[in-house]
Amino acid sequence: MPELPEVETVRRGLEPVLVGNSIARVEQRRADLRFPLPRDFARRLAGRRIVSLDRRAKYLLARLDDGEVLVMHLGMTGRLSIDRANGVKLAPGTFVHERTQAPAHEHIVFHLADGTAIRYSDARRFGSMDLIQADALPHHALFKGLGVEPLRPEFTPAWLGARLAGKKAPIKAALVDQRLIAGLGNIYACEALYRAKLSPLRLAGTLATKTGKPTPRAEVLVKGVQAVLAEAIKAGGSTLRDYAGADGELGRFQHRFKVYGREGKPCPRKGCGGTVRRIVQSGRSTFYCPTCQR
DNA sequence: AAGAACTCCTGTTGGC
DNA sequence: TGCCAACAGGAGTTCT
Repeated sequence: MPELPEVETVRRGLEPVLVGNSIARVEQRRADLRFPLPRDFARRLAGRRIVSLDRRAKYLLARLDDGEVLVMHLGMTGRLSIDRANGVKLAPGTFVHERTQAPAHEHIVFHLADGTAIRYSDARRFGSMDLIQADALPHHALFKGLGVEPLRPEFTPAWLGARLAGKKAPIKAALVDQRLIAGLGNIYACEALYRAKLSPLRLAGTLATKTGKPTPRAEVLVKGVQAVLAEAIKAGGSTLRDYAGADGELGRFQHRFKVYGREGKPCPRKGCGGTVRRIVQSGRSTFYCPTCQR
């Protein structure tokens, strides 16, 4: 499911509900997601107050008042939704009871002190959660190898050029490599390359000189990545099938895809006249226009 | 060492 | 309508 814009949209939806609130109780319905959940997961979370909710790459980081961080990754189909009617008194005489029958893929429920529930469901179970000491986070295996945040000022043509110099992998593969750029996935990599008029097949090293100086094309690509991510966040992400924001609202950016999922359709670029093509790179679909992307 | 293939898992879709 | 293969937003592990 979620690439950077979707995770950021979920973060923004959850932040006002979580931060300052406390976790009263956690329902944990299985021992693992993609990986085993940490030992005593529910017990360690009970009673903790959430200090902040951040995002790094495609991870959500809930900092807790005991110095631990709840690290969450949504994988492909992970979804966090806010249930405001969870066992809360709505009006005098009304009371909504907790569900007795859990939906098939709802694996974890965080019951907050104010009665709200945050429900985690994940059909494919490629998501993960862990509890990590805050001061150990930067050295943790999940984080120490992560690349630059593409919406931070550190992501510049110079930075990109230095990292791509000499690379033989296709630029598409480099863009989705989390060790280089943290948070880009298949959709936005395709869309960014389209904006930059760059072929996904082009070798990454051709965007820099041997010494790592960025070429003008690298500059355009940085702009393309930044623009597509910023616009997608503004549109609340992209919904293909599973994704929804924390409040349940669907993304809108899928209506603005230029190439992703548009095989056989005409290239939307004025005067191009090409046809969008689908190829497979490293086992993933890549969509691009062979006429204007060189 | 880098790059690509394989793997985890379930649900949906499209072709016959 | 049914059946089956292909494919899906990720990424760690294993190959070459």
